[in-house]
Amino acid sequence: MSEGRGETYVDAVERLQKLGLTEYAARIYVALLQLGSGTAREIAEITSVPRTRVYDAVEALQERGFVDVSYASPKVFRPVSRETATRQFQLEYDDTIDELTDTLAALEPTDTTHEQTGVWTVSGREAVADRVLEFIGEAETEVVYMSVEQLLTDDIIQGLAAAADRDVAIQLAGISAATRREIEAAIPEAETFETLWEWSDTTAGRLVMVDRETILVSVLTNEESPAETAVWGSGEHNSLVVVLKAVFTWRINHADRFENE
Amino acid sequence: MSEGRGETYVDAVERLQKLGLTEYAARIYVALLQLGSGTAREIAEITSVPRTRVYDAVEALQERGFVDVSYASPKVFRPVSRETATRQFQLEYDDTIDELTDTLAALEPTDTTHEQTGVWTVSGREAVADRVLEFIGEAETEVVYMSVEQLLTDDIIQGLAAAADRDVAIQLAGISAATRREIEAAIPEAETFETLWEWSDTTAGRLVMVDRETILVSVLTNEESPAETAVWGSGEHNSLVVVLKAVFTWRINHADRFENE
DNA sequence: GCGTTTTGTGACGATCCGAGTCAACTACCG
DNA sequence: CGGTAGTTGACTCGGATCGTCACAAAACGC
Repeated sequence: MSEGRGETYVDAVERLQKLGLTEYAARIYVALLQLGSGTAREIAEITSVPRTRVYDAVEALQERGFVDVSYASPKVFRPVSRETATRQFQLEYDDTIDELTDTLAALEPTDTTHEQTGVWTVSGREAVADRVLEFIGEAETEVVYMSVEQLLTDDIIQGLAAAADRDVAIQLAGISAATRREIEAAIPEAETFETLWEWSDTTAGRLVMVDRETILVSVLTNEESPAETAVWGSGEHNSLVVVLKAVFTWRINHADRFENE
Repeated sequence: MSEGRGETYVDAVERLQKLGLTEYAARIYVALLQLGSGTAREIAEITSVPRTRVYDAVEALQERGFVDVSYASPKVFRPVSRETATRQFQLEYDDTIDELTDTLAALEPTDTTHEQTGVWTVSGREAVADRVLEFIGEAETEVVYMSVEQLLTDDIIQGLAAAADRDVAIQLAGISAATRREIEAAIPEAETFETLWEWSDTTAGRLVMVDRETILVSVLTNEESPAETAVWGSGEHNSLVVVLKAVFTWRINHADRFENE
């Protein structure tokens, strides 16, 4: 007999652990769902949790409201319904996140302007996208965006569209003729370029300039798992901005642009 | 100088820890929110995290997308906005809870009928209320509910009202004349009794009987923090049900009932 | 320049918690 | 009375986090 308890069993256990249950507790709860109810010995056999530890684990589950206990001899354990369990977690985390929002908001606010001197590094596709959206959201006059298509996600397009509605000039580069059509539908005001320049496909990421005073450049690092790493800077005299703006601006002025029909 | 960093600081740190950050990481992120940005030394002074450990902790934060780093000397760290951080958590937990719902649903379903032999124990006000609602939700012909008023919460009333709509007979006891009015408004079909008997106020909890085959009794244990503990049983021949049904039924038949006007 | 301070990195022991094992105590049954 | 099963508590182990230190590299003051 292999250890195999089926994909779903393992998945369920892992997810329950992510939500804060211990491994034993998670294994036992899932096993109980399948059993309907069971004694310590039955549980131990199925979950291969040491029988003598079933009691502690189940006690923890009971305290969190996931298991009922029948004080017979032997004790019998019964799980609450799946719906109850998930609702439990839902409530729990909604609460803590709400609390967190409140307490963080109550902290002394710092001025949000990033007239920073340094060059900042962000890693992780999500984190980079966040930063890009943040910048686009604060744009007042102009956004220049160039990236491989794979990074031109829906939320970016949405952000750009919102900016366009605020009368921010949008300049998009690196777009293939195919997707250009779609973009023009979503953001008719946008001006699209084929590409500002050819960058090596292997590490191509994005290049974003906002109001000519905030610039972000990213590459797709290829060490095993593909991740995105970006640097960004902000401010009239920020060194990264000064250097890249020069190149960037020159390119824009000399780029082949599509003519909107 | 006291260690005091203000209530909110401590609260925020605790909540971030609940959501999976280490203590160091949490302290540092909050401190950075207040600072706007800061070096390892500044952070160490404020948070009293050992300076040499700020680097590891911040690296972890960076990997999860909560902090940007400026690779100058000294390094400078910058937190993402509160909104970004909370959204991060929100997404994360919404995902895992969705996944959990799916995998739990995919598990072999067990018959939900609890024609059980044992007497089950539930502890915790929330858990008890859940069980009560579950039973009421499954009621087909009759629900008898008696409790101290403090335990007759809105969701219970709602559940009873829903049952009444399904043509389940509702019998409510232990209701003061005052709240009886409200109940009659919410559940006009309900029959209300003053009380089935006087129980000692100190430990009074609830008493629920559904379809004369599932019974739950609870007491409010008073060891320091007030908690609710209940036992329940189900099934025609369940011992708890057999015993209590006799008493219960007799009382109902002889109780002083209010006359609906 | 040159010595001092600051900054960054790595390593180390202490502590805590959960995982896993074991011995002992209790209750039931023949 | 002995055997079996149920239950509890104590113990070791391993990993993660906390807290401290030593040391090299870089920055700074004079």
